[in-house]
Amino acid sequence: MPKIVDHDARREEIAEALWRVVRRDGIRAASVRTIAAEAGWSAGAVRYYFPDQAGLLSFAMDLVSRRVTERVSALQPKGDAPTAVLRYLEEVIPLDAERRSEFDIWMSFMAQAQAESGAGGLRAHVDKVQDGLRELCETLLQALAKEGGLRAGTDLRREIERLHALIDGLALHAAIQPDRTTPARVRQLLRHHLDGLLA
Amino acid sequence: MPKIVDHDARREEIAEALWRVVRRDGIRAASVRTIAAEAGWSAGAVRYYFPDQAGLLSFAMDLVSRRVTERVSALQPKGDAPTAVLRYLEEVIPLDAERRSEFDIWMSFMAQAQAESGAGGLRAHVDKVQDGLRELCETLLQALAKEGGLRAGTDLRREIERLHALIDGLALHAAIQPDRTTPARVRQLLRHHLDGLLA
DNA sequence: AAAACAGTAACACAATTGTGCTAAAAAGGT
DNA sequence: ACCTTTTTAGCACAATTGTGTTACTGTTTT
Repeated sequence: MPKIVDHDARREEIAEALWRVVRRDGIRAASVRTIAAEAGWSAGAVRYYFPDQAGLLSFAMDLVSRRVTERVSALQPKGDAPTAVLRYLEEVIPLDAERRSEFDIWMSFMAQAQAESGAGGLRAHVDKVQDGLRELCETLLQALAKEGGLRAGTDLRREIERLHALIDGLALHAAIQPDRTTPARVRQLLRHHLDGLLA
Repeated sequence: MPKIVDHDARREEIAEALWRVVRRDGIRAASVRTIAAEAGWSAGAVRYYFPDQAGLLSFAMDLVSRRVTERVSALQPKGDAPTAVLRYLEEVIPLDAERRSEFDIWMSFMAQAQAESGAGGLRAHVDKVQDGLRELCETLLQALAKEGGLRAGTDLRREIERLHALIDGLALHAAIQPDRTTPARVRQLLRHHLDGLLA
């Protein structure tokens, strides 16, 4: 038998080249050839792993969400409840250059996924991430409810949605105006928001 | 003298054709020729009003922000302070199909603007809208502070940023998950958020 | 050593891209 | 009716696009 390559690893490598192209020149520049050049291979090689471009796009988008999920799953709860919750929330907000880059790419994919015709597969990835983020907020607030105790009369579902919207908004601001929306500022805002929920 | 055309009006018409293309097939499909076909003219005619594609993109992006600004400016304060504030906030959140479409297009533009190289002009439009939204939040909260009176010890700057992040997050959710994030739900969440700020 | 097969590169091809250029068409002032 | 200038359509051209196909290279097992 011939030379064996880890297909999944190679696919991820190509997807990361796609990320860099999207980050540098936008999704309009993400052609098979530019991606191949960025990855350091021929276009033919790229097409061996991704028969068509749509599959490549979809894989690269899914890989973003998998990477984020991995990072969140790897976190270990530490400190008191509000502090631990804060650490989780910070993880899904782009507070450094690498995660800002990741967010920009994700935004490109989201925008593309919103196109009515075609792009059917991409929409599912958006929903998946959206549900995952919502579940994260739910888990965190439930933990807060058990440990510290939320204010009496708190509508949990409502607070989940409010927190979810807040972190998505903060993520956007951190990505497009990093100078204004500094990591320290994001932490302050999140802490303040959580304090308002506690008893 | 020959036939005279309102250039600005024609440019807006073309830009709106671009919007429809972006909305239907994504920004990757926004070529001079597809836009011309969508607008019902030849590619040559389009290029008469927009010498190059970058200018068209920039104009179309700017037009989005101008339309939103116009809508917000046209609003008249009505009802008690919190209700009036709510009406303003609702206006910048995509609660109907038309505004969802508008938001999708804006997201495509934002994503493109985030590309490092080139796209210099687009970034300025993002900042302008971002500043405009922040100012709106500031104005509304200040009005609330004078009329109804916010809670004692409220950090106004912090609440401005929190509200700003919240509405941007809600706007995203309303755009990508309109079934979950209904207009009624958005109003509830905003009302609840404002209630938490009042004395 | 040889065969068998995964991996890679390269070429082909029609379609589409942005932009430069030119000629025709249209319409208001004389 | 006739200019004069704006507006529109069309062609050209090199570059790039996605994808199909084919030949080559390398490596592992027999």
